[in-house]
Amino acid sequence: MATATQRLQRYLEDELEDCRPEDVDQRLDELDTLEAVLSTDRIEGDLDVLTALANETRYKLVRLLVAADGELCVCELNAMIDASESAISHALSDLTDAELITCRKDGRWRKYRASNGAIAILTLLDGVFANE
Amino acid sequence: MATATQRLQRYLEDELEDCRPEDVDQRLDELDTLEAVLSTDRIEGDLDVLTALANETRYKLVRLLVAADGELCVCELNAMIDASESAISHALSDLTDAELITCRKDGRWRKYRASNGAIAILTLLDGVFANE
DNA sequence: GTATTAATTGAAGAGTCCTTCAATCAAAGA
DNA sequence: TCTTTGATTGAAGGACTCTTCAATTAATAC
Repeated sequence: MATATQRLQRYLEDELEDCRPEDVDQRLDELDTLEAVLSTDRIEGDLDVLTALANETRYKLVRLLVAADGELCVCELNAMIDASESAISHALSDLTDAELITCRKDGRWRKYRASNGAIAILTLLDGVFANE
Repeated sequence: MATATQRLQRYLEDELEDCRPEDVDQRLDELDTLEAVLSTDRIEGDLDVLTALANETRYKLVRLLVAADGELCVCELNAMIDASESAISHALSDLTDAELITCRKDGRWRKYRASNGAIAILTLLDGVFANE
């Protein structure tokens, strides 16, 4: 099997018409620049947010809190989502870690609210993937 | 243990000052309306997209294709991402299923491109969660 | 035709994740 | 203080996911 680099070299020679060695070098430089996009630590944060939302229970919790446009008590969320108290509590904890929701204590009740980031993402998903 | 409904009832009576039975009923109606948000099948589509992006290999592929602002050959992606040919191919397949990228055959090369939805989501993530 | 090459596919094991169960914490009331 | 209640937490097992390996497909070259 050819190595990835050899294959890439062949591809570039194949692709660049009237191909000079400099052309290949230039494209390799471009790919280096592109690869730099992956080096930021923003990736980790994005993956945390995406992973937190990529679960039915957690997604539904955020969806409800966004739709509520304000605080909801855990007992209200429990009444609307078909999952155990414990499962919902774990889910709320994960979402809080990902900064998609915030928590406020009020006596013996706990009230959650969607963060601006959560609102933005769900709104975008509604808009972009509405016709599928 | 109290049932979820009993707890909710107590919460509403506790929460609504000067509470009349009608007030509780009204809030229960509001929650019913809210719960309807979860009944759409948009949820399934959103979860597909989120699940597809919630993986390092797949996220990086999309990130590169968005940054490239055009087509990239599989061999170019292989050169930039530290994963096996097979792993990348599986990842590209999953992303295509989720409509986050599209594929075009060109001789024996295959070229992928980010969809508008993918561009929108990554752009949003950049903007909303930039300062974390 | 056969060989080579770019890339995909299916199966399987290792690893991860999610729910459940039990125990616990924290606030309010008796 | 002791009890009740709302909610969280940790451990554990079953379900799911991701990568790898081997085989295969599709296109070009010989």
